[in-house]
Amino acid sequence: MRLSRYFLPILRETPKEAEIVSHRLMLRAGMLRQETAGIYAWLPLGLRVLNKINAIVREEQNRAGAIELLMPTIQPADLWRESGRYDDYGKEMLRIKDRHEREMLFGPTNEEMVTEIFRGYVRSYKDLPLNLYHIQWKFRDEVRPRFGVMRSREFLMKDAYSFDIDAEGARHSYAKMFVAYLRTFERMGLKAIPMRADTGPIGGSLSHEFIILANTGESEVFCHKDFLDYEAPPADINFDDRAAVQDVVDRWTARYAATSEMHDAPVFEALPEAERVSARGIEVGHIFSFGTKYSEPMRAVVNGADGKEVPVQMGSYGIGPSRLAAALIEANHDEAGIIWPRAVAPFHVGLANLKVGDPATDAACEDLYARLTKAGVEVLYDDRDDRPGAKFATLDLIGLPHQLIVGPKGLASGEIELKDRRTGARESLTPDAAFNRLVAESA
RNA sequence: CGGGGUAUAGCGCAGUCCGGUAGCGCAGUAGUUUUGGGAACUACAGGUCGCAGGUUCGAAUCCUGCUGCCCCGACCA
Repeated sequence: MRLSRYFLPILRETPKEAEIVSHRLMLRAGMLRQETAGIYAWLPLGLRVLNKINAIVREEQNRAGAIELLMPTIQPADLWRESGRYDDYGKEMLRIKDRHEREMLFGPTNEEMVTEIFRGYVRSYKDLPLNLYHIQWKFRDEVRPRFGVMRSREFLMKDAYSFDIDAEGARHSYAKMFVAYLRTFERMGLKAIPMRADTGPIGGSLSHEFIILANTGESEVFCHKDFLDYEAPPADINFDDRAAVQDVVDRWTARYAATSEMHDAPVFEALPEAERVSARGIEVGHIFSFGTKYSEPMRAVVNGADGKEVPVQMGSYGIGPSRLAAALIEANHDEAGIIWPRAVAPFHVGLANLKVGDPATDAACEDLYARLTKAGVEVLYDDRDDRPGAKFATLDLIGLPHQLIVGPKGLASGEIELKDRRTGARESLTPDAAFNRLVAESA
């Protein structure tokens, strides 16, 4: 992408409404625009990040056997009356009426709807297990939205719903999502720790929140330090192998880890002090197993092998990609701006032409831009007639992992500069060497 | 929902106490000189001073009501 033809509205000063670093940087880097309290437009750079996050989430959901569909944002109130949640959900649910005065709502979650879809088609235990998910906008009318997209009213959520014939199957479905979540967050370069959690209005008995540690996190968390060294399971784990999948869950739940709501201070303090970690965290995922809470009242039943009709065992599994975008920045930034982990970076490389109009630099940049793009490396080419300092500042701010700096000085001796955004390390090398390096890394 | 703050050009702000017809920096446009860490100069353009009502010869400024947004707290993916 040529910056001269892109839409990247960088702000030099921070809008005063932004308090926390991710919100400030997202506004300054031209990723977001607030339209009203808790509701944001995603500008092109922000959307690229969101799409990268979604792609990883999707790959790992698919790998774990979940199947993608897409449910609507607007739902009929009657569906929620069946589960009893229409009244329970309270003011957080945005209620609307259509032209026929029918009561509708903007979905804050989709248990009712997915259960309605399920019961319309599935009759036999032979069709189970089943896990359906979608990535769709949700609306929860928060009393006090804040921190940009970290706590917005409209937000993107990946929500998966599992259906099983019995409790043992449901446990396996839960374990599969547990493993998929560990992998998903690790691929984004985040250390997410599963913590026993309260089930809230979703209900159920078994629940874990996935928390990443960050100073600006909203919740206070406590865990064993061993978690910091745990590694996520490999991509080739066999999700159908119940024992293998359960082993991962057992390992990751053996040590103490809890949010403040579930914190058991005496147990935690019984640990040697050197093994305790108390920190702040950001919740980036939440999984629930809630049995027949919805299937029973909504009559989502199947025939078992014994010919008897039973309500299905369900679970739901959520990740907030829009919140993740902010959480990633909270975990990856410095004074100059964002530092994207490669997997979610909006572009891989920023190519800075330090002297637009100079035949040698123009030619070198055009050549690199064309070759890298053709090789599948995502390049943002700053071809604007601007001063070098401004270009450096912009590239640092938007945080692409690599900066390729092409100027007349270096070119005079046949070299350009490759800068690593995270370490700040710069290296002079030939354009061909830089090309090979970047292509090798994206392979 | 309780408490606090704030609203003036795209962004950041001054002007409000003490009423006299709106200003600064950045960004924008044109030109000149510049060009390896957010350039300089000159010129230009950009405002129903959040909204409604009131007081006054005259309101960004005083009064009344309303609204938006932000922060702290309680609550939540």
